[in-house]
Amino acid sequence: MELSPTAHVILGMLAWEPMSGYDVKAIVDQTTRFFWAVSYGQIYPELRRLSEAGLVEGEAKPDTGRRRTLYSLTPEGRKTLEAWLADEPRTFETRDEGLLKLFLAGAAPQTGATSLDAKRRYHEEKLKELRAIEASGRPSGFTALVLRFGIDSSEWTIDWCAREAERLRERGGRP
Amino acid sequence: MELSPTAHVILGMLAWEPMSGYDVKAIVDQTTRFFWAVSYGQIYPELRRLSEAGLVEGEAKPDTGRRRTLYSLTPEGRKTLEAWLADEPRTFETRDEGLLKLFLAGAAPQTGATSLDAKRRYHEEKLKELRAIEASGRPSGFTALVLRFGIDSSEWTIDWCAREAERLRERGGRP
DNA sequence: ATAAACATGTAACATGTTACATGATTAT
DNA sequence: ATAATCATGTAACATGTTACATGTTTAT
Repeated sequence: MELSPTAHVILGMLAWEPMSGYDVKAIVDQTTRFFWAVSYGQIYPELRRLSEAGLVEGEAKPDTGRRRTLYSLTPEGRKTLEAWLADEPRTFETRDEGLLKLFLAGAAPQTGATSLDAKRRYHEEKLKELRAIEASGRPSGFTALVLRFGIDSSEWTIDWCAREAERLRERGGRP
Repeated sequence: MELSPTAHVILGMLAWEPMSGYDVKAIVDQTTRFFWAVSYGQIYPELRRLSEAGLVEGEAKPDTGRRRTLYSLTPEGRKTLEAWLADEPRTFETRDEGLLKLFLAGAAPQTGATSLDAKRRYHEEKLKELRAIEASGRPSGFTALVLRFGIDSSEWTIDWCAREAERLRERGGRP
């Protein structure tokens, strides 16, 4: 059975500590969503599949009155996770509509600089969010390193966009 | 009718000059695929839809014996393209399995540095391709600017990965 | 009271990839 | 000859999002 990277996100988080599907989603939204988003529509069916495959184990653990299933990694699940970690990454994809508009800006040259501005602003917003996560003081170890990548690369991108937008405007908007 | 960014890729390239679906695919594979990939399975159905919507016009133009349809932008299509260019970009998505492995490396710490290495090598390969495109001398204007972004950001990423992999190894592989 | 957060789940939809089928022309 | 390229197209599959349904508990 071939497991998607998304399945491994779940295994990886369960390796930290047992948690519910709801918990996985909350962590994803604070962390991996910047480079690997996951929705409820994937998490719950995937937990069921992983459970049927014996890689995770669910235990009903109603904290209070509401129902709640805590999942944890089985030894099989841990082996699977470790093998995936040691394996070459396969997927690297980007969908950047701002870059696309810049690329096609020849049909309306004055939009080039504004697309660059929009891209810069987007990364400024993202940077703000990442700094807030950093300031919360929670990340450490590898998760902090990846957060560093997010912050450093956002800063680099903001600078690049600002610089090139300025150069573009100096030339009257034409590259 | 809501048009996807992928539909606008087609409009944008037809704004340069009339071309076939095959031509669009060839250009995408040399250029936008790094930030917006498009497959035949999207191009041909999309050309039909755009044609039915009156945004493009196809003309049978068998160059030689083989059948070939040259599409060109209608005035409606050009207006649509320009409106899209002036509008705020909406989509920015990344799927980076290497970063994901680094993020989850705590379960097998020695894999952290090798995931960083793999990410660096991936961007080195990409950089080589981008430099080859640049050396071909074809890109100019906005397309050259976007190519510059690809080259500059790849170089930055390669440096970041190399630096952090080294720092990681200095500490025995633990961040 | 009631809004927000906790918690699980599914169905409809949108998007995109891969592999295949078909056939002509050009380069080796 | 035959491989590569030109050229169009579709069907099956994979992946992922959104909106909705349902119900509990905690905070205001």
